Amino acid sequence: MTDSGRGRPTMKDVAAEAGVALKTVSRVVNGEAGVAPAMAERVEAVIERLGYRRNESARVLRRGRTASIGLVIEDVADPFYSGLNRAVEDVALRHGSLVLSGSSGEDPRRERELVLTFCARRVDGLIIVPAGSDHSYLRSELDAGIAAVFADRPGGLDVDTVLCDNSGGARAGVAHLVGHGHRRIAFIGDDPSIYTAAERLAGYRRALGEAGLPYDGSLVATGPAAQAGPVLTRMLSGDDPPTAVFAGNGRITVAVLRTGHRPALVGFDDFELADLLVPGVTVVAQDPVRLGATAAELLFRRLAGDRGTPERVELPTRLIPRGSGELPP
Amino acid sequence: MTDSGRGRPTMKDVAAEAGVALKTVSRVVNGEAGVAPAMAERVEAVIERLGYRRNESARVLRRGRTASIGLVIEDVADPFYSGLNRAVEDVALRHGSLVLSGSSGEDPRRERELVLTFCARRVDGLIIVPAGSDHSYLRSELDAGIAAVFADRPGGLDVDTVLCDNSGGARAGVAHLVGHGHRRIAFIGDDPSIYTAAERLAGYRRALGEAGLPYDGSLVATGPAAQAGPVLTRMLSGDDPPTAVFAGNGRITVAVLRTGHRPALVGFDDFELADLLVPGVTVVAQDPVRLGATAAELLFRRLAGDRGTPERVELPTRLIPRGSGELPP
DNA sequence: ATGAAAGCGCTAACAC
DNA sequence: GTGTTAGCGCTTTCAT
Repeated sequence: MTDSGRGRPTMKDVAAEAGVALKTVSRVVNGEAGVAPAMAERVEAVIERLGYRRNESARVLRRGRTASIGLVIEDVADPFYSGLNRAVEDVALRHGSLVLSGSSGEDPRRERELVLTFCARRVDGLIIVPAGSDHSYLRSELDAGIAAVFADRPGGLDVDTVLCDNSGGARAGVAHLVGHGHRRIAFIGDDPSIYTAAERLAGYRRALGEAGLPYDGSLVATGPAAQAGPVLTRMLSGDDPPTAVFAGNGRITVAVLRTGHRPALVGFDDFELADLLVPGVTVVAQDPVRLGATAAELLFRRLAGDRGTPERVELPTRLIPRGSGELPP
Repeated sequence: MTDSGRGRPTMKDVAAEAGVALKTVSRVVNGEAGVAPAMAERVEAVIERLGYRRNESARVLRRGRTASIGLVIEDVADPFYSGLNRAVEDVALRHGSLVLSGSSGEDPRRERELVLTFCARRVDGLIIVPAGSDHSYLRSELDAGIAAVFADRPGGLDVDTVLCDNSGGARAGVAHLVGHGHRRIAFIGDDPSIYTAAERLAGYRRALGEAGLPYDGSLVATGPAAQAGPVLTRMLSGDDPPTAVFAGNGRITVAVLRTGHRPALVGFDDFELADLLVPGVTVVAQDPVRLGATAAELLFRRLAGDRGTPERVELPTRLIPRGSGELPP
């Protein structure tokens, strides 16, 4: 070995071993033109023999671009977000970029920490599913030239944003229940401090209004999915109970199913096996893959130099009738 | 602004603006001892005002350690692997490390490419779910001081490895069916070129042997999950059809369920809602979170300097009876 | 076609 | 306590 001491061989080591200048090795490694084939071959042989691998940190330090992007989602283990993650990864791969991903756990402080960590690693851009609404901490990063895209929810900054049609989807879901004769429809959803939850609740109210049905606060419950079961049980044991339930997200839909009660049900978010339950679970489906892919494409367009005004894309949702939403009152 | 030209402010900029030496800024940024409180405060104010953020690439270049690890799994969107991913992330967070993750898609070439990309970024260590069995390309990386752990399957190198008890789990699952009176038990699994699939098939054969049942090749089918449904239908329409099925992985279990046939069924891998189907689906459960956490802990032990001989950990599986495995012949 | 020198932003080692 | 210097491994610029 010709390693200068410990650790990995460097371009310098390769150059010395091959008896050429460091710059020639650099040219070979980067596939730059202007190297005689014989020379290139000799250098490549040494690279192979020494197990040389370019030090990306040094390269980044010099060039300024890292060919990596940061992705902040709520939880990499959640099927919705892991689908989004995969889509982002695929688009990044096509653009020769790597993805750093992290879970914010719906905690704005953790989100901020992750984003700043990514920025310290000089990612070229960020895709963020905002946990909070205050993104002033991002200002200076944007000024420094980092591109950012918000996905799934709007953030507190005017940058490219990709959303799903939450209120429209909820409205369609509730209207579906109305169409099947229901007049007492419960809404069980996330805390409305979360954007998507608030939008879905708004869609619920709108559908009621359009059907000429009164809004009854005793039929509306918001909070963590863990409480959805007990809440439903309580509602059903009251007088004038609901005959149908609109569940504000996938976890709540499952929680409702676990209670064993079988009111008519439409859930926001599709999930695997929804079609295999009896009856099948009618859902309003989002498309996490398209969400991720769209956000990534938008980001790479910025990285390619697009300086147009920030875009706001809204993706449609799709009602999938499977049985549970078609039960009579 | 005192930025030296374009882009982000550097320590030099902060030092100039604060009227101190660069090293003092470095001390403040890194929380090193030996800085007068008043001085630290002044520097921090400038940092805040300029939006200074340490350049991690430069730091890495100088220090040699990146405080990041690479994770190569089959698919970040698969629930099994995304659970593993999350567990790795959590352990890494506790160790102040970041996770680079990528999907190999079961392609050895892509695995190699990902690993080498991670190495070029000088990750401190790697957790790999091997797609192939030839890991000679990793040799030089290990020699260079990068630590590696194989998870879920053994790789072609003697490094720390965390596996699940695949054959024992399959054996227990098949024995369960035998215990409920079945004598004609089909095995539908992945291609045996995949380690876990081969192990599970071995467990199946062992259980048959222990029950004194003959091995019947016409009851065994291996291949992609997409073919599991048609294969089962064919088996069931033959003469002397199986009365029970052991499904070799989660996707195949679901494929079997989708056929509408309802033989007695035990599946390898737990999945959400398995308990809500009718009958509930009896499974042999692995623990992806524990798998990921164990692999990560092993890796960080190495990074902390452990030079002991490579460990091989086998995690237990758990049979969860829910109804489908208890159906009579 | 090849090479020499400068310097990216930071930390380590050593003054003062 | 604070500052100076050297250099991590690479790309850039400019020479030859």
